[in-house]
Amino acid sequence: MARGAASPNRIRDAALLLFARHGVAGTSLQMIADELGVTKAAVYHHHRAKADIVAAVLDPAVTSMRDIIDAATAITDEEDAVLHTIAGLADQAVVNRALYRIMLHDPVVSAMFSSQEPFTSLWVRLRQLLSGDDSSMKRRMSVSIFLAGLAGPVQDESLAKISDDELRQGIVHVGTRLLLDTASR
Amino acid sequence: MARGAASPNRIRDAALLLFARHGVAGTSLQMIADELGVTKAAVYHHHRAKADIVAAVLDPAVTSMRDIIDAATAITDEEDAVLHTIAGLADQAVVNRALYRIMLHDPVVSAMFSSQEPFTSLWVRLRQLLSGDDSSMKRRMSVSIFLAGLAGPVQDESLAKISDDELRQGIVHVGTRLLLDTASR
DNA sequence: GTCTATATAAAGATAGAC
DNA sequence: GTCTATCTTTATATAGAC
Repeated sequence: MARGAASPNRIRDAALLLFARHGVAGTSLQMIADELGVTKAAVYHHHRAKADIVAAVLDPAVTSMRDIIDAATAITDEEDAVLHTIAGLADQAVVNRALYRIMLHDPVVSAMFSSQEPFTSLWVRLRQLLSGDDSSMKRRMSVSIFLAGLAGPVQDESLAKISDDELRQGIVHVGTRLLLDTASR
Repeated sequence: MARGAASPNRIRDAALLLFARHGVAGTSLQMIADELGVTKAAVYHHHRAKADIVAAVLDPAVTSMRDIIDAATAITDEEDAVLHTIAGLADQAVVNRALYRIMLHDPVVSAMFSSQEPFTSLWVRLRQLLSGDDSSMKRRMSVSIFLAGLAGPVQDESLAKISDDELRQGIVHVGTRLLLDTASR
């Protein structure tokens, strides 16, 4: 790796890769610096703390999720809104596989999502959207399993080489069966 | 916490609790010792390394999963085998919520499951069982989403107080819809 | 913008007394 | 079976030279 490589963008990319592979808590600043071929101090020049790097890595996911939720909220037909949400999540999971992996699968990130704004609000809105008008326990469990399940295909080694189209279609297929098929409600 | 509390069982229980809350990498031996009211050295008397504690915590999950898989493998009717597997996973997830949470949601444990025996074999057999005779990409994705999705209800704060029965029934409901309903295959 | 060097704290792990 | 004390390594983070 060439020297002079610690731009904010490259730090974010390297951190994303390592977070996905070793988890946030299992990734040190030294590992990030080594991945870029620079020293820890060079990394600190761009981010004043590790939490800053985590936030920078997560930022695109938050933005895209807010976009999905905002667009779906504007849809009046409830089933259309659910379908749009599922499709949006599928699109984003395809584009940002590693990011979705850490977002859905890392204890540090999970703790942030369940305790810190703006993550908490996003998650609440997302669950509400996917629940539609059905607040039954069974429905809430389906939503919970679907959302957690998104981590599966972007994590399984056995599915690592799945194509973008297959990944997207698989997610939409499962989401539709779980949250839209009228026979199930 | 009383002194003299570092029996292997109590260490395992304390570690399980902390692993579920902070992740394996985010839990130090000091935290485990503090939880029990003893020193790190007392913990080391029972487990020669942190990896030993992780293995001890995971052991019941491995045992129960092997039992589920062995029993299901002995069932000749394929749909019955899938149903038995789903029901077995649901039963175990209910009884061992925290354990299933770390098993399905921790990067350290995930790395073990995808690289170390006997975890690797168990996981392969489980996926095969749930796939039945269908090796299509869509089926493999459904299996993957269902298995990862098990982490949802045992992790969501919003579902923390769900009853055992509701949890079990919800998992079986989703598993059945995803992996058994003939209309979907 | 990156470096060397360092401060400080905490990690995993061990030795040996009680 | 638990303790105090210690070792070694690594972590996050900072200071200051180039």
